Amino acid sequence: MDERKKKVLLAIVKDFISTAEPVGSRTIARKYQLGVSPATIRNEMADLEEMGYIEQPHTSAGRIPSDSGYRYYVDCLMEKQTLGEAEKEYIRQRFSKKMREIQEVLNVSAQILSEMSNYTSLIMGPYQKRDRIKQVALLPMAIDKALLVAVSQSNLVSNYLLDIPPSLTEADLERIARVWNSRLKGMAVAEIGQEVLDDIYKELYAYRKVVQAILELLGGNEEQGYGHISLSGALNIFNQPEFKDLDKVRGILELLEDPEVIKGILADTPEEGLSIKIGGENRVEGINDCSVVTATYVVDGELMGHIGILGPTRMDYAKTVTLVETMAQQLRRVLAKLYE
Amino acid sequence: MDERKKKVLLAIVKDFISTAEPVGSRTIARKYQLGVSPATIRNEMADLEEMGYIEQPHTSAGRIPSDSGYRYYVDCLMEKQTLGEAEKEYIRQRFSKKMREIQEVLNVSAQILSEMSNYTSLIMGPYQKRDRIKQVALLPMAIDKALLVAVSQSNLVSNYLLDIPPSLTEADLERIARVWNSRLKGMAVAEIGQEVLDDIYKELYAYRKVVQAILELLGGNEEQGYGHISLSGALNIFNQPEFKDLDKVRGILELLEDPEVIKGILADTPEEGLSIKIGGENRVEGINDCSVVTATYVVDGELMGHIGILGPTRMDYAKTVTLVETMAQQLRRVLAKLYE
DNA sequence: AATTAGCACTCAATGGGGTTGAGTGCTAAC
DNA sequence: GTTAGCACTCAACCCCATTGAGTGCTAATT
Repeated sequence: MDERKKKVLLAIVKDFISTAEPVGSRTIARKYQLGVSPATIRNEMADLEEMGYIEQPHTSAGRIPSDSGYRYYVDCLMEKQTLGEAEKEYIRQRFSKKMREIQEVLNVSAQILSEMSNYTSLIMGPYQKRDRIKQVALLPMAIDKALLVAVSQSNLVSNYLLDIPPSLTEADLERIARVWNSRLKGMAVAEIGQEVLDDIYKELYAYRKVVQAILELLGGNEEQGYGHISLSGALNIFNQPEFKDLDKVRGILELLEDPEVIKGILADTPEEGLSIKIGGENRVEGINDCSVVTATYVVDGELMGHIGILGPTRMDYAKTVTLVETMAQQLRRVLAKLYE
Repeated sequence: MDERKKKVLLAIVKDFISTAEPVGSRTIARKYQLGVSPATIRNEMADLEEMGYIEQPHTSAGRIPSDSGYRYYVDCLMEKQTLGEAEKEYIRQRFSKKMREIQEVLNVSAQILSEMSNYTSLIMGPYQKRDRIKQVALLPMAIDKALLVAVSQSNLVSNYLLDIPPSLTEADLERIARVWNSRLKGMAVAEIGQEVLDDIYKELYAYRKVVQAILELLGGNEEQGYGHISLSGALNIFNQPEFKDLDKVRGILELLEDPEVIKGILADTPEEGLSIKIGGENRVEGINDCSVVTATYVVDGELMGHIGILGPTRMDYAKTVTLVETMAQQLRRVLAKLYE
């Protein structure tokens, strides 16, 4: 992979990203000054094709990058980009509105992402198990039902209907909540150790079962463990020329309706930080002609959720990566403030 | 409008609804035994066209019903239909799952509607102002913030962050909630009269402002006054041959993303009961080649929300009407049970 | 040995032209 | 009033020639 091959590949990727048309040797020679003739470029392209970085839709067409071509571009050729002042200002302005709950913050973030990228944005979180619980309350609802209200540090309020023994009085409920709050205030469910739990069980021996039920509800079962999902700009796929086919669009939109799929797309990798999945690298079936750029966001050093942008493999990776990184940072900042 | 014209119009509407192809005189003579020749039918069709009930996409094509054609069909020609036993069973089965909150009921209902109709279903409600409030609680959150938790008769739990004077203690909050509950339990916000309010103000004179704030939050401002929206089967428009155009599909899907639009579609008419809007009869711009069948659902004699089905003007009105009516009834039944 | 000009070749896309077939309106006969 | 007959219309389809962008190969040039 000599220097000139890199330049040719870079030219092909860049050109295809911006035009969506297969790019030919003449175009490269003309638009990107490599100082060589189209014939030479053709030779290079033949090599690149053999190496698997580019491919031809049909014999008499130009070349388009393959998944590995994009991968090489992303790993070795892409120049980092920074947001322009206007764009930064736009984000700042969108975040300037006072937001009380994390949910609102995430929804706005998803909107910003999709608007600025022109692709589809996905945000998942916060992970309940890791979200610190500020306060818990138990309200009597019926003779054998209570309402469990939990306020997390992110000001996310969750409600659960709780089955209780009919013998429990309002005072009992209050007592349970009081003890819970005094022992566990500010702890995430994931952090609750057996020790402190035993302590509570001792104090609330008669209500063991109720405490257990609360713990279970707050911990969330695995199915809903990924928290809420914000999705924005799903209809942006209509902008992409590669999705001018009704069935393709439909396929993607149907996938995006399923939270499990979103979860799969965003949490494909367990690692923290930025991740780029190109085309077939995605494990989720049906988005193999899409790329996904994801990142994680963190509060208090705890992984709180994932954000991501889904677009065609022909996406503007440089810009998208910058956007996702910036937004992950912004989220860290805004959420930290929200958490006081 | 003699008997035979009606028969011809009926044949055209029925045929077009099921085939989506313009229907010609020969087809009618063959498929629908009117005992006359195509030529005669052509004459009748010429009349019907003059009367505005049918139109020709182009000279050498058959006829398709116009909006007024559908209107006449719906008003005068359509035979009422009842659901088959299998379909009833399906609904029963879907509703048999235990559901705790109205939200869940409405979501399931929307799914049933869209699945059985193959169109898009919309459900709006419950109207908070009309939903009776079972219980209210105030939890201290910060020095100048409290969490207002309201449980409605439909078991819908709403949370609001409330600004309070820093001087208020936890005991104060409890007292406010206690007084509120004792006076207003089981009342909808819309029902609260000045008299009982004055009563409360007297008792809680020091906390007037807080009580007022609570009232405002619960009443909801006009913007959010329509409650929650459940939407299902939006992607069903991809099934319709008249929407094989990307831009059309996109247009509709974009509209459906806007809750204000949904509100406009569903609450176009103030009347209760069934309503059918055909094509251009819709006041909402952009759905003028769609028809909407809506109905209202009622709990305790109070209008609680709207349900509706959105499909192409070429929709199966007989079936859709039956579905919407049935679902409105079922909702009444299921919700009444939920409300105990 | 690398580069390039030249050339034959491929193939999607475009557009014209003929054919088909479903459907109509009109007229004259029944 | 109904119908058969007929000329006419027009979208849809297929066929085919043309175009043009692009390639690979080869031989000449540097």
